[in-house]
Amino acid sequence: MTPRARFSPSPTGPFHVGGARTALFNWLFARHEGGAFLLRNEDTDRARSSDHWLEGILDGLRWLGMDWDEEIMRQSERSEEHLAAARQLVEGGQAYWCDCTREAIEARKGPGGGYDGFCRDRGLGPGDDRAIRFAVPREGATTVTDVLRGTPTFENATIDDFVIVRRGDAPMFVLANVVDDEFQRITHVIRGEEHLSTTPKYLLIRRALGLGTDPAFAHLPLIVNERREKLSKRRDKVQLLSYRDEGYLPEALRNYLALLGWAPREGEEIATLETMVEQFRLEDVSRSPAMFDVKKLNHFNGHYIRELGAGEFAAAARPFVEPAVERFDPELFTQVAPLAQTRVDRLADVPELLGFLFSDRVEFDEASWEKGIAKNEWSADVLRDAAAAYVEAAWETEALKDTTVAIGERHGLKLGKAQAPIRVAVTGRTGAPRLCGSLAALGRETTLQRVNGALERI
RNA sequence: GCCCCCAUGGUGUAGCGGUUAGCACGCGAGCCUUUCACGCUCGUAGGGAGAGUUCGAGUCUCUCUGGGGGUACCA
Repeated sequence: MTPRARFSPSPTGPFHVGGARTALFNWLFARHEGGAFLLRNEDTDRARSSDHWLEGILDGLRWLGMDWDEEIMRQSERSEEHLAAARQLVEGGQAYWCDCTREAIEARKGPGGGYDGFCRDRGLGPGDDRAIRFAVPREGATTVTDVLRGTPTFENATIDDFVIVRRGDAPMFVLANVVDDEFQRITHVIRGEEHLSTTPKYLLIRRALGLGTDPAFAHLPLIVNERREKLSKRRDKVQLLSYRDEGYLPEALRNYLALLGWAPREGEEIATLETMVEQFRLEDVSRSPAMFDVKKLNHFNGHYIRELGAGEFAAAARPFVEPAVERFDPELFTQVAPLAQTRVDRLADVPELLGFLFSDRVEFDEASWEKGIAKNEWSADVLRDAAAAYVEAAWETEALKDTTVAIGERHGLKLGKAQAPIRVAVTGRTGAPRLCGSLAALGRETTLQRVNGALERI
């Protein structure tokens, strides 16, 4: 039987990096096994779900390079099937109608307690203000067979009778899950560890429904923050597409995400999609929570940025630079983009680096001004000298270098030192692309303007 | 409270009873260098605690401790 995995997000918010990782592992598994990767839109929470969020999820999947098989299943269109299953359970005495309110339950059991089975034997029929609960066997235990975690076993007595259909004929998550996994003939349920403790409920429903062979489960380790808590949308930066907006490359993010709980068998962490597909095995996935480490992500992104061809890099960076500068010049940008390629980890950092070439004035970074100009009493002399020498100099990188070396020699300075005040005068900062190439790109007129401007500022 | 999961340097991991505990990120130093980067080299730091099994344990068992997840008429 060919394996069939699924990613089943609920479209109730921006696509989450944790969801992306789950999708990726499902996808890698399916592709490695030559199986199917299916998508299911779990929109049973009608109040919170929207197609807008679904679009974001699909966008994110495509961006990361994942494709899917067959048509996307929309869970809300299958409520008839879910309700039929619930009806079957009620008829079989494995589920029952319940009219208890939250308040009534708390009044009986005190706050925080679970459901007490009050309605189990009351023989209630259907009603608009009634829900259907699953009658969990009072005896026995339910064992989950998990590829990663062995056989966690849950005493049935510790599981409360849970709701499978809400008031108003709205099927709940576990029920819909069981019915739809069966319908889609899912063989492998690969999802986050937060679902492990609801899995016995899933299994209990399957048994009660008389379904055949259970799917295999793999509960992936959670992705946590620096405080070791599950990534939360309130505290942590979890929106997948916000990474795209900051200039992370999909191959970098995808590679990094794959490493959260998994490592290629042989050595290299930097791996192509093909390699990952080839090497991915579910049983190699780690069990312990993994922290989302932006520093490492940045390193990966920098690596992939450097792997781009010059033209590719310019094309990728352009959308970040164009809107961020005063007057964008596409030709000039193509010419100078390589100056930035080894200097950034994120494309969104390019404008800060090259902005001086596309602006009418220099924005001085004060720390740079201090270090490059104010601190050294000879700065003014060098700048005056430069202002004179650059009037006559041939305007081309190599010639400019010779000219600048000569300026330094006249003041007893090596190029490395002599260029510092000039760099700050022209770019506003101390760490920047190579000076002479930058001057060549900037042009004689602007260069002179800025050198003189700095002289006035001293 | 109850249930379940997890535990190798700061972080992500390799190891599957015998290794000087490997790799990557980070951090530090050096080299390279037109500053800053990139790149390269070296360094830094580790199996939560305690019992047991064994000739031998990060690897197997148990207890404890710590962390996390779940416990909704959310998914």
